[in-house]
Amino acid sequence: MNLNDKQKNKKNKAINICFDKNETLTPNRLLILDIMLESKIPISAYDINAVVKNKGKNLNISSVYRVIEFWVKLHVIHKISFLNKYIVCHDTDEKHTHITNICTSCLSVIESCNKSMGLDLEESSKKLGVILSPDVNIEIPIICQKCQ
Amino acid sequence: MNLNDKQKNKKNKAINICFDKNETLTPNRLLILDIMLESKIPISAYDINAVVKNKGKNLNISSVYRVIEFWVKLHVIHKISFLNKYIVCHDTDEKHTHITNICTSCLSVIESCNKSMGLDLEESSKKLGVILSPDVNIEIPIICQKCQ
DNA sequence: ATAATAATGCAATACTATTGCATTTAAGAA
DNA sequence: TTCTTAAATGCAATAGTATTGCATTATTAT
Repeated sequence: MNLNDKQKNKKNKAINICFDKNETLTPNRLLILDIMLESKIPISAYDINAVVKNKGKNLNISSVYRVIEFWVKLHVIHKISFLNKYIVCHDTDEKHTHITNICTSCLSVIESCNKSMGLDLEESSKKLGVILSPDVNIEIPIICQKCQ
Repeated sequence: MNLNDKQKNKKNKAINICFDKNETLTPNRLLILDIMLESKIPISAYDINAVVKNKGKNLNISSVYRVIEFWVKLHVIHKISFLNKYIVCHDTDEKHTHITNICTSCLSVIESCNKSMGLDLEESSKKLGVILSPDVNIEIPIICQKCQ
């Protein structure tokens, strides 16, 4: 399976981030990034491992988790906690809070950022006297247009 | 440990909801509700089970999960997915989307609702062409005042 | 009292994730 | 290049979270 332009773009950005931060781009890290880019919906660590196996390679599950951890630290992928699955971040350039809308029916993902959506979490947090955790990713379970 | 007025109020509301919906209020369901009311921070199913044991009773973990499921269906408790823990809903009267702010440092919880916080998730979802999933509870990891 | 329904017990199992230590690989210095 | 060191990965055990199917018990309605 080949990556389309958008996916290639994400991949290049991820690679750049890696170099910028002087992190090592290992074959496993690239392999798992590719697998995640190929998946249109959030994917679990064990699912990733199954795909790796399909591709003729074997990884220990701990290695999969460590690679995930690596990309999460670089903000290239997010965990979707309510699904225990992971996705490639739609735009690693964006510095602000990420809001991930996940269709609970088909699991398709629409990422949005607070500014463009009329949501200002920083502002509303301030009203509460709290601040957002660093690098938060807010998950909003939705029903997408197709599934309504 | 006794419940304070606020906790008693929540308990009474939960009991009323139960009667209103013709659901059975069993000893286990009351016991676990009490335990959750006593906990100031989100608590896991296995933690609940440990407290049950401390109180001299034994429950199978599947029963704990079924009781949790029961209260979740009645909107009395929420799951905090990113912690794999559960909390009693701060106000079961509120019909709108719940927003739960959880301090990632001390796990204290501040619930807010979109209207009062200047957040309008329904509105911003509409802009995206999607609708919110029924009974959503949005989790916002924050740093509370004390922990800043 | 009896039948039907709901709740719980039980124990196996599945799924998700982490850990400590050994081994291999990669990167930088001599 | 070779040596040294640090980082990545392998391995396998283990911890934590959650569900399932079926048996038993408790409730509810007739």
